Amino acid sequence: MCWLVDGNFIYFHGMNYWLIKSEPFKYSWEQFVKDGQTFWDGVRNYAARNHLRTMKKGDLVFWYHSNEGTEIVGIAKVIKEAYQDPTTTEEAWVAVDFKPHKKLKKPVTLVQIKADKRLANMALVRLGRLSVQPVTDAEWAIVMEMAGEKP
DNA sequence: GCCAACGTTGGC
DNA sequence: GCCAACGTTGGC
Repeated sequence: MCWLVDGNFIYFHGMNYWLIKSEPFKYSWEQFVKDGQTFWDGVRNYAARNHLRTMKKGDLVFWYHSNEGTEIVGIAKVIKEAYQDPTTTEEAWVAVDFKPHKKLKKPVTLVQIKADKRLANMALVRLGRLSVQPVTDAEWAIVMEMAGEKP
């Protein structure tokens, strides 16, 4: 999120960035592309849930393969904001819908991310177990650069 | 398959 | 409200 202050004007700019983890052997990027869209459900962790709730339509989300691959492979886009998780009747939990936005030219590995001092504070490094996490504008730009993507 | 990190649960 | 025990995630 970014608030721009310009003279007498304060206006809201742009979108939030996120990262979600998917175990490719359960649900891979390739399968996601094949499906055309997916709903992200089954999250049972409050921190992750709070991030899902904050997501807005149009936000971009790094798709990270955990366990196997351990790399960011693509970008998803939020197409439906948080709603009751259909896999439970407990009201605490939500689901969010994504569609594939684009595959990264070059996947960015966890090893590369850990090796870059500028990314030392990234949640992916600091909070290893968090499955839905925010990505700052700066972190997003650095990862995109590593992926060989134009800003 | 091991284990560190961390979230959750439950006894007190 | 503390903290030990336990379960889960995820890197290696």
